[in-house]
Amino acid sequence: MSLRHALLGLLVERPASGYDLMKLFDTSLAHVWPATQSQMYGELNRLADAGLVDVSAEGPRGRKEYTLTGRGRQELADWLAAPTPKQPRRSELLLKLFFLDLATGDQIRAILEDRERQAAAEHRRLAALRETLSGADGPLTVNGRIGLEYGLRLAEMERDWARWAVAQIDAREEVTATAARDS
Amino acid sequence: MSLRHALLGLLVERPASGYDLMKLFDTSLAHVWPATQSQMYGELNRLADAGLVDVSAEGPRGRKEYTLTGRGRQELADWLAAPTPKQPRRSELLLKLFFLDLATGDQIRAILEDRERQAAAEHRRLAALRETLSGADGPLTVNGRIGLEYGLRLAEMERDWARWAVAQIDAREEVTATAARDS
DNA sequence: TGTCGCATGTAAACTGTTACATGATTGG
DNA sequence: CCAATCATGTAACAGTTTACATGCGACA
Repeated sequence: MSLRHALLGLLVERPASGYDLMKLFDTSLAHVWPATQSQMYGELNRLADAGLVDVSAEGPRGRKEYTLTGRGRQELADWLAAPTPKQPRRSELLLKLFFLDLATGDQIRAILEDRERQAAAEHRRLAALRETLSGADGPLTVNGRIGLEYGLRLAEMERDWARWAVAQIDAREEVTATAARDS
Repeated sequence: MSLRHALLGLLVERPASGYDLMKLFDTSLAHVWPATQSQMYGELNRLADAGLVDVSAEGPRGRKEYTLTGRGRQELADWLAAPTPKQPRRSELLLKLFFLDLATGDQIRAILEDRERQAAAEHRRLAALRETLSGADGPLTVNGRIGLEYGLRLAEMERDWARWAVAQIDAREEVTATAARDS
């Protein structure tokens, strides 16, 4: 139930409305914990019911501003201190690759090269982001850089792995072709 | 809806019962697409309703053996050929790290070192598995190795990243301590 | 006056997890 | 005959996605 903690975390800085939080998400947390609008409004109401946030103000258009309560702050601290359970990773890519002898070499190459492209693009995107941040300073940037570095290393690893895998497929195909020729 | 495709994929080799598939999962696919017993029995019934598998035999203890149909095979081929959508990755670890200025240095170190240990253990586990497989041959092993390599590289990357991140935290803390002493 | 952005919500469908329930068969 | 294994299922709950629904306020 980490959406809850993501929202509490964002409210530490300053009070905000659901709409504000939604936009904050899109420009910050979306990469590590995507969430939809529906989900957030629902969770904020549950958070208010549970007393972890207060509706501190109501503005025009039914705007409700939420403020973190002491109990909310405590909940957040507890969550940070608790061990992080390793979550199961489901990967449709690896699942497909598991059945890769059902596909043609070209199909497999297409799958892998697609991932290589995606990973390379992601790497470029994050590298650019790092440049943008390199000027700014302060604690938030240090934190941000650690997450960013994870993304960069992951993208790099996926890119290299996909290249390596394509080479493996090519090599296997060459062996098969040679065997066929010699028979 | 990839559990469906995982089951179809396993049925390519040979007909099997839900129970068989469950055990096959545990020893093969569980790492890339975990699923529970509940889920599998439900999905198999849905698969049969949809005509993608047939109940080809009924054995003792209510055992039902499922066989892939032509339509099932087609569905699997379509899935393999379709582009793999990049799935959003939620990472509780990175979410915590995003709020890392709310925690003490020791807490952060604990989080990161925990991950480092997990990643290192995973790496050792997979390296041992690779040794086991290195004797065997055949198409399945080649496929398996590609997925395995992904896991190895990921574990390695996470281990190194966690070490790097701890060093970053240490460095930051040293700066803070020095500043405090000098003030 | 119309459109864009602000602002919140509900409902349905799907996926996944946990726990419980039940019983047959095999092998020692 | 007892335990382990085979074998299938249901129910409740939690989390996510998609689509729909509604209306105010600012500004050109």
